[in-house]
Amino acid sequence: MNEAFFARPVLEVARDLVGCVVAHGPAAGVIVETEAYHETEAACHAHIGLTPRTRVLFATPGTAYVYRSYGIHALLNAVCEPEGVGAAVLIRALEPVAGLELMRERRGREREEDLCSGPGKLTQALAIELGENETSLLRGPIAISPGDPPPIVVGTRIGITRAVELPWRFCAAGSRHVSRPRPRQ
DNA sequence: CATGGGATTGACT
DNA sequence: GTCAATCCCATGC
Repeated sequence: MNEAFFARPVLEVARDLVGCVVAHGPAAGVIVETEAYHETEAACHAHIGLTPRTRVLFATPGTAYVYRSYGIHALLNAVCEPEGVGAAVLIRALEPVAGLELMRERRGREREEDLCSGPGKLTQALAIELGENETSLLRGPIAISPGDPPPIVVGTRIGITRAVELPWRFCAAGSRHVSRPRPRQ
């Protein structure tokens, strides 16, 4: 994946990332769920402007934004749009394709659909931590590569309190690895 | 410097 | 369906 891919409008990138592959070391999965965030709407962290925390959201497209949620979970985002625009795609769920035994150890779960079916789950399964914040998704250690685009179902974003009505969630239709609640088909 | 809230998950009723 | 765990950082005094 190159920088031009991520430099486009965040809604396009969010849709196109479904079907792509995320790899970290020996563990990898196909993206089955994403959400778009943009500085112009209040649910985006960049909405408050440039702070030490949000600085990365305005950085070079293709940069990783990894932050801690609810004091416990690390969430993985891909910074989008041209440098200077605060926008990112939240990677919310994967279909595991490599390193499944490692994922089972890290997650303490056996079932395949429990390994990466949520934004906090997939970072645990891939061992992605806050130290990977601001690293490049073009060069690794976290890498995103192209895949086959599946049929997409669009819905509203999950777990937010502001701008809840925007249909900015993109899921692979019928996938068992999408997080709950599943969107209507 | 103190406080409060959050792009979640899993255990429990 | 309800609820606690737990930490980064923005905000306000």
